[in-house]
Amino acid sequence: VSTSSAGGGYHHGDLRAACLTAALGLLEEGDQANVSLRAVARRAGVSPTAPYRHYPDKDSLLAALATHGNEELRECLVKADATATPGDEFVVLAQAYVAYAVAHPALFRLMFDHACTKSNPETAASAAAVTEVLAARVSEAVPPERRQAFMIGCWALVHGLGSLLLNGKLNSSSPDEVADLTRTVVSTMLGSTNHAH
Amino acid sequence: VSTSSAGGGYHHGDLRAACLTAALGLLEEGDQANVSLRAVARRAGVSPTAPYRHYPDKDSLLAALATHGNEELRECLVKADATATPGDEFVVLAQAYVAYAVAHPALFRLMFDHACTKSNPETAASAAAVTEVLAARVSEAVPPERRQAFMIGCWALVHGLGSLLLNGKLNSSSPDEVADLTRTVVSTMLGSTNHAH
DNA sequence: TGTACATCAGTGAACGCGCGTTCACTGATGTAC
DNA sequence: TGTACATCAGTGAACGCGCGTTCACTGATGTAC
Repeated sequence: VSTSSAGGGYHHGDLRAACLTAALGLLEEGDQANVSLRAVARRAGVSPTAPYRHYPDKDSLLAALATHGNEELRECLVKADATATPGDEFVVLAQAYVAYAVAHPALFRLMFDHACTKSNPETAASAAAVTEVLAARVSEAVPPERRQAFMIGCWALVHGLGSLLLNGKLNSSSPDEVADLTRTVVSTMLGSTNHAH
Repeated sequence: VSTSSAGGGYHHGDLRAACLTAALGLLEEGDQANVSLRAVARRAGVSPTAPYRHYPDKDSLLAALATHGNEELRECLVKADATATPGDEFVVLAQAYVAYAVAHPALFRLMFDHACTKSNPETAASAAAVTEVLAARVSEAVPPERRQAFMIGCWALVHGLGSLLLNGKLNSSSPDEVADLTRTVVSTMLGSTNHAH
């Protein structure tokens, strides 16, 4: 029962990873409805039923996709966090979060919307790991009694900003505009005092 | 070319409205994938193609659904706004917005996610009318140079809070818990000074 | 080093499904005279 | 008041589609001896 999906050169290469790649491509090109097991197989150059050797059903593939997205988003946040300068942390984290949402709209929706996301434990764990990056900074900056509310508020703010942007509810097209808007909005909402201490 | 959909008693009643009602029911019971023209017709007790007498295609039905939701949400906001006491406005508006999202998850997603929402002018107008309720309060409370950022921030905050809640990312089940959480989070994020003047 | 065999990744035909949409129709309503 | 007719809401058969999933299979890989 090996769970390794990397490396290899099986029969026809690493089909498990190829399915993920194919599904990500379909997701970036359209929406979630664009991702069918048959389309994934087609794009991976394989028969319609080959993916069943690696995923028990369609929801498993989607869950794997969401897990991948959560891990990628977490990495973005960690990287951004590492480059933050004092006083900058929340803006930088927010920019990373929003940038990811805008760059991968369909995947972002899948990560947060889809039912399989909640039922799959691995996916749920990867989702929890995302918020921990933010929670760590909040713990540093906010006194214990306000931590929970502040944490949820920050998350809601960036999540909402990302959602509104990727659904075209705000006028910001380029990544730079998105980053500027995020900085302005987050600064305004958090105030100059940053709610710290 | 009468656009009236109310009143009546046609051949078999007001099928236009019946389709909307049926579609809303399907939406509340499941997700957007649950709404097919055929299912709508079935639930309205009518042949599979009867809805085509009232909607040129499926997207038109969905757009009408989204328009309905936007109008309903706007009414909730206006009503909440009218009951607000001084200093309370943003919390009360936020509670109304979040409560609507949580009460109508699938419709809320449709209103903000779906592509037909943007291409249909009537739907787009009804969506714009929603934010105007919030914008009016922001204009009263915030100096001009911070209005836009504050407006977007508030919207993102409540939209994000609603999204996270309806996707089960936060632990709040009952309407009361949702209202309390919303109050706490919004108060924390806006601070005690309310950013006014 | 060479043969026999188990494993299991990938195949391809087939299933039943519900979908959106078209088309020619039917039959009730309401108007013109 | 009564008949002829236009309108048009609703019908039902039919289309072609892609889907998720099953099943018995095939054929390459890798191990045991």
